[in-house]
Amino acid sequence: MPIRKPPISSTHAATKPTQKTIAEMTGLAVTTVSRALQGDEKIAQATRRRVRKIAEEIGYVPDRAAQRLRTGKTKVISLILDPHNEILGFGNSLITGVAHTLAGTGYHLNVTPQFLGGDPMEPVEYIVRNQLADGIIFSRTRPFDERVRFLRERSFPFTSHGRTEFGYQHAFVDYDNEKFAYESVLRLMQKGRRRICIILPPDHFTFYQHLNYGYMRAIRQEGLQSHIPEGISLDSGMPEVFEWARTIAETTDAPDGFICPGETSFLAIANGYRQAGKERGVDFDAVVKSSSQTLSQIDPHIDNIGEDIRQAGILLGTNLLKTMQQPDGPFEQTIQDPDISFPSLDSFQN
Amino acid sequence: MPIRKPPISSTHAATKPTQKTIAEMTGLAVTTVSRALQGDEKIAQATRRRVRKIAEEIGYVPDRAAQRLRTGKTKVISLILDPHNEILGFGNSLITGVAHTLAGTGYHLNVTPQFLGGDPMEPVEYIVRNQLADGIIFSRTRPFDERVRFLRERSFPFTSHGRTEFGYQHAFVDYDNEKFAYESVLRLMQKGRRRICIILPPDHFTFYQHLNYGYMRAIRQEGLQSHIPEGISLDSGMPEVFEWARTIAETTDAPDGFICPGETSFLAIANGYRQAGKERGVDFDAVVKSSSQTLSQIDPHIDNIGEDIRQAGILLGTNLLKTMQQPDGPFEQTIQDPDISFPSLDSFQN
DNA sequence: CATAGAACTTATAACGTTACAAATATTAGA
DNA sequence: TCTAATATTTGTAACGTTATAAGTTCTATG
Repeated sequence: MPIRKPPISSTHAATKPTQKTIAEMTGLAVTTVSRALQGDEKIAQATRRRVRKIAEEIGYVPDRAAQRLRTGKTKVISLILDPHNEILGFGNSLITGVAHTLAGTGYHLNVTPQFLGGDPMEPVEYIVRNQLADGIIFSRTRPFDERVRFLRERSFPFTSHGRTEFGYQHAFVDYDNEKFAYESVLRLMQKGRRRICIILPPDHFTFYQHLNYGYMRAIRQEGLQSHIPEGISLDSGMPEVFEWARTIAETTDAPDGFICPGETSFLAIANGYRQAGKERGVDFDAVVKSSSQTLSQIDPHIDNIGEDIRQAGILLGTNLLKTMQQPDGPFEQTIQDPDISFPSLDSFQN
Repeated sequence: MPIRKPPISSTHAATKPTQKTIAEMTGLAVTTVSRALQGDEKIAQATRRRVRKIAEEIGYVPDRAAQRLRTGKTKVISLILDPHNEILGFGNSLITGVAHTLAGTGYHLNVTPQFLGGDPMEPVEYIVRNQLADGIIFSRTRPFDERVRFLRERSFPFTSHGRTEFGYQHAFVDYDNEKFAYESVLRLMQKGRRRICIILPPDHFTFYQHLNYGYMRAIRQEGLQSHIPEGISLDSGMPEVFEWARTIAETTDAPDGFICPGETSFLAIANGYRQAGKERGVDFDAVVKSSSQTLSQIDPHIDNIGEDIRQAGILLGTNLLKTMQQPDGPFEQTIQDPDISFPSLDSFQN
């Protein structure tokens, strides 16, 4: 009677293969297998190939928990995402960019939510405390950002989206908001607008400063009057902005040009003005900062100045990896130029 | 000369405290400490308290890598988020809901990005392969969803947002899209609309079926003619929808009512019609499905039917936890009712 | 006072990996 | 052929935790 072998191609595979499995199959020691998989030059080329081949065949996947326990490295990069970032694919573009950089490096990307209205320190402390990652990327940076201080004190690698005004250095990627605001004013002037209003972020963010500087520089240079709404910011809810716009639209010196560094503000304002009987392209124009061309494509009156968020993600990833590789090296700092000729949609694909 | 003690409040804390540290401080064995921390009844109440107190004091945090290596449990729930979900805080609401459920359970939430145009199986396989989580939540479910099959075959706990049409059961949370579509038609009719058009998702999603059924049921019942645009779906890019709307607006039998189960479609259509000189509230009306009241608040002509995404997150989390606790128990299945009186914004806070 | 049982604590081993030091095999040179 | 150097492989221990089984101490009872 023939001996019946247990089924091989079972999806209920007996046990997950480990380095030990490979060691037994090859007759090598576990240590050798480990080093072969790491590509250690001290292991014979032939052995390395053999081990890798078998590992591939049996579907070996290193146990991350064990690796982490032994090395202390999580091989994870945490991207902290703020809900304010979520409109029209900001989050996804950023993720895509970072993931693109991380692909093939052995690092996993882990997105950590930052809750609406939550303390920005919370996710950072949580990650550091529980050793959830080897490096952190966060956005919405403040001039004296607590997270920067906290991470620097612990020599925890990070890269921020946005600068700080600390005396010391750290890796960051930022968009040239100063230039964006400056250029926006000029563009609106070219369209004959003179009462140009800018929607600014809450003033505790660094990019508030930059937008403000750029705006004011252009306003003064051109001899205009500044219009900065009080009580309204980029983070205001759309209904709030809508109400404000509707009200102001009916005043005699209502703004006829808007600089919107965010898409939602524009939508709210456009609706508010419209409610008051004012049409875009006729009674007012706007420049919108966006990571996609979407809005400008569905409305010819929208003037879009691009911020390449995917590229920002790539840069954030790159800068962070460099920082982690050479903890004592220089900090990578990159400033993105506002782009008028926006990259084609294809480049947004994964 | 007084002896100078080393600074205590140093952030460069010597070494991370472990159970061993606590064991040494209390004179107990590591095993006892471990079990005390787990709240094992076999450990004297007094001991448990003492251990917990010291753990607290020295800021002990269990090493997740070690726990995971030993127990095989990651204590992580993975939420796979699709970029199509991203408009106006869908993702954040879902995350908030799941996080709310998970708080205090010892489970961490890990958001995994699903790349635009990427294979839906990829993140699932990745998570299972690398043992990145103990349970998975995903959305955009299909009638015969590969992910469902894959996870079921491996008895990997999951809950889907959306139903399948498999013969076997699994945990899910779904929105009653059939009812939404049906009700939407009736509402538009009440406003005197007769040429009612619905924007459907790509037909490989389950909720395509439900929306279609609900829509057709109402259309037939009321003796209307159906308008389902070809080549246009909920996932079409806004510019594409815009162009379509602009074109169709100029035809003689242009739709005068739109059912938009997504906000972007509405924005694109409204702009397209407007470009053709047609005004909402006058020449057409629309019902939008949204997880926030935002759009309806900035435009009185928008009729909003709510989908409580945060609640969906809570339910998804709850159902998943139940599934994990009793692998052989019944599968939790929940269907959310379309809500007209939408929860106040406060409930969206973290 | 002995003893069974309860109450509580502990030693040992293991999860899968890798750093380190040590051992063995191979090769080149004398 | 022997030796020294080089190339390659291996054994041991450890990362921090927990399951198991085995201990110890205490208490109540006859």
